[in-house]
Amino acid sequence: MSPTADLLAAGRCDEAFYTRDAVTVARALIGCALVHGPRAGVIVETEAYLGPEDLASHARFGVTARNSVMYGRGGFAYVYLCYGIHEMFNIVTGPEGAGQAVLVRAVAPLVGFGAPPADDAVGRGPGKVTRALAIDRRHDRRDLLAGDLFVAAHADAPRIAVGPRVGVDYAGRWARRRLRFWWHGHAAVSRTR
DNA sequence: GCCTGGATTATC
DNA sequence: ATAATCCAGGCA
Repeated sequence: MSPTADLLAAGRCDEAFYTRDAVTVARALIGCALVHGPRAGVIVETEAYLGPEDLASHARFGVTARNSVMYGRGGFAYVYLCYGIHEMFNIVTGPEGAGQAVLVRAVAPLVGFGAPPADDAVGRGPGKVTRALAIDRRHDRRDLLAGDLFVAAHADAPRIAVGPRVGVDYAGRWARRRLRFWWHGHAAVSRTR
């Protein structure tokens, strides 16, 4: 039997979870539940964005109107529109001023999906995460420590695979850093390497 | 103000 | 391989 959203709420991650560095949080998130209201998915893929020096990160511009939440304390959502089409869900990490975040790139259906998970052979990636969980820019800057959008402990730490982040080839040497993490062998991961 | 180019995805 | 679609950030 699958857990209910109420049950998951009991395991809500706290401030100490999010105020660690982005790599630690990105790894720790794999296997956790991402809950939004009646729906939840198991996080199976993440990417760490390290701060202003990370040329693949929105934080590279310094504090701007869009990204300022990244420079706050960990535990808040950063949601933005990419390519004019897709909403990207990120979780701010680290202490105030760090400018770090973790992008959630893939979840596997857990609760609140009426039909059995539609054939997910196609349609992968971070844009699908927000679609599946009905997350959009209205959730930008939402506090994950309170309210109906949060992360909760769920599965024991699975075997984690590591590789370069996706779609950041413009970032030079930062594009080659192995800052993408995924549940090894999980079918819902957007790509295997 | 104008211009460039995306932390993407579905389809050709 | 490429269209879709829009807005942030840089520069004038």
